[in-house]
Amino acid sequence: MTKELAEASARPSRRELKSTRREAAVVTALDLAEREGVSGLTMRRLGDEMAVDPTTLYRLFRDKDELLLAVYDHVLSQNLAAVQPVDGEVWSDTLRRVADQVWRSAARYPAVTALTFARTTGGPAERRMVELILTAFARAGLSRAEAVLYYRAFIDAALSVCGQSAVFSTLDPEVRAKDAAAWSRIYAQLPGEDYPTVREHIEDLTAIADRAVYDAVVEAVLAAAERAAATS
Amino acid sequence: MTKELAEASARPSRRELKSTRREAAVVTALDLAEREGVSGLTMRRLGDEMAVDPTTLYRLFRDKDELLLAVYDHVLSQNLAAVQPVDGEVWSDTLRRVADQVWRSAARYPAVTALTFARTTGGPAERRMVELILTAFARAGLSRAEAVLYYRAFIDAALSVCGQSAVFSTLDPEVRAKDAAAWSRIYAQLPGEDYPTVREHIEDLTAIADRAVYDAVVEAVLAAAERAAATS
DNA sequence: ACCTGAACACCGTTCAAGT
DNA sequence: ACCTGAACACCGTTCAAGT
Repeated sequence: MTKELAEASARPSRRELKSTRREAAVVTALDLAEREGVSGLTMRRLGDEMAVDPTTLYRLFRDKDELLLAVYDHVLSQNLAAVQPVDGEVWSDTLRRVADQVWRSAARYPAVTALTFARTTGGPAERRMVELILTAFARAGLSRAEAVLYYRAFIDAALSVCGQSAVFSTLDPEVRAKDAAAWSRIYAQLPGEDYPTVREHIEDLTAIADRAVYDAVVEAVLAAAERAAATS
Repeated sequence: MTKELAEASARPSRRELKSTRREAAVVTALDLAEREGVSGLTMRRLGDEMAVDPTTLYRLFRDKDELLLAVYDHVLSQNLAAVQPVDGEVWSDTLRRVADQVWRSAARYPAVTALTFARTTGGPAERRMVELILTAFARAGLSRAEAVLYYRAFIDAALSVCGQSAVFSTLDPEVRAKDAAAWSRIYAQLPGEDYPTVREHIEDLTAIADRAVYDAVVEAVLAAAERAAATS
């Protein structure tokens, strides 16, 4: 790869070379994490995967956390590309597309989502995304303080709920199965005298889809913003 | 401790002894995790703390995950005790007290919250809590499917947002400081031409409190449930 | 100038050996 | 019947030594 680059353009600078190798490490790390799970993403295995000594990676990234944030920013840039604003679109529809993309991204990259959903990168993709979402709320006709409040309610709720799903889906298979089985194994067997309401709702409790719950949360926040805009 | 117990009641059975020692391990583990952070809770250090060989803990718990769930259920039982229903209380006020308790618990036990917020224990405290919350939504006058939908929206949003805060607050201090500084260091410096909306809202963005965001999400879900009840 | 490999200080977990 | 300690197969990270 170094060779092709050198032929394509003028001799790449040291900085360009380093950033190319960083990008390669980021792509490999993302693939490794999603293929092998959260515990499969280790510096040693990433080194193996790239046919390089693990300690060489410390020349590219200060530590594993910096690598992780770089992977997260890579994912965010994909998300940003997928939600480019549409001319004349209603503000809330823009946000619905954002929420949908956050969900898709978490479903596609559960391991990296689980590792990073509570983080702030401050990177270029994240900055553009903040501007895009905040602009949508500003278009709704909210005051500055309200726009910020609902922006945060929206993005915190979306990232958190998707993060929770991602954390759950990256548990060890047996552990995940045990947790998931609690609803059919434990809750479905609870005596009606002690747990009358669970008993009455057990069919819906076991049938409901995570995506429907996520949509309900997102719509609740959008509706709250809409009402705030109407009364201000 | 074994001695006192033996004196207090008739000789405790093997099972009682084991459950007493489990409870002691759970309390020590909770204390250790919150004192030393997520990475401080290891079987070796818990063994040290209890003056017992680490491998002895494997007689009390199948593995570290089972210990963790036991600690989580211990926390849940405290939460349950703190939100006992009040006679004649409006359904939404019960849920506000639950949401407040979830927040307090996450603030008090961030490490354990970060480790368990996406889990289902199926334990006694969790079952009572499910019944309590679901009953509140049923009292709102929702259909069965709606009650379940908003029950899930409420508890998923509450646990997720508190979990996100907990994960963030258990990061290494330097890493946390770096993430937190992004708002003042990066976002406050963005040029107004490229990021006009961030620029316009930067004061509110840096000033807003996490608790206000959490309350906005909770109130949005409660209002959505209220409207659904009114139209059904 | 860059990479390697040994080493350090840890993990969770198993199991033969002790009392 | 219970506990211990050695051991296994790992981690992230540092740093002297090589090329």
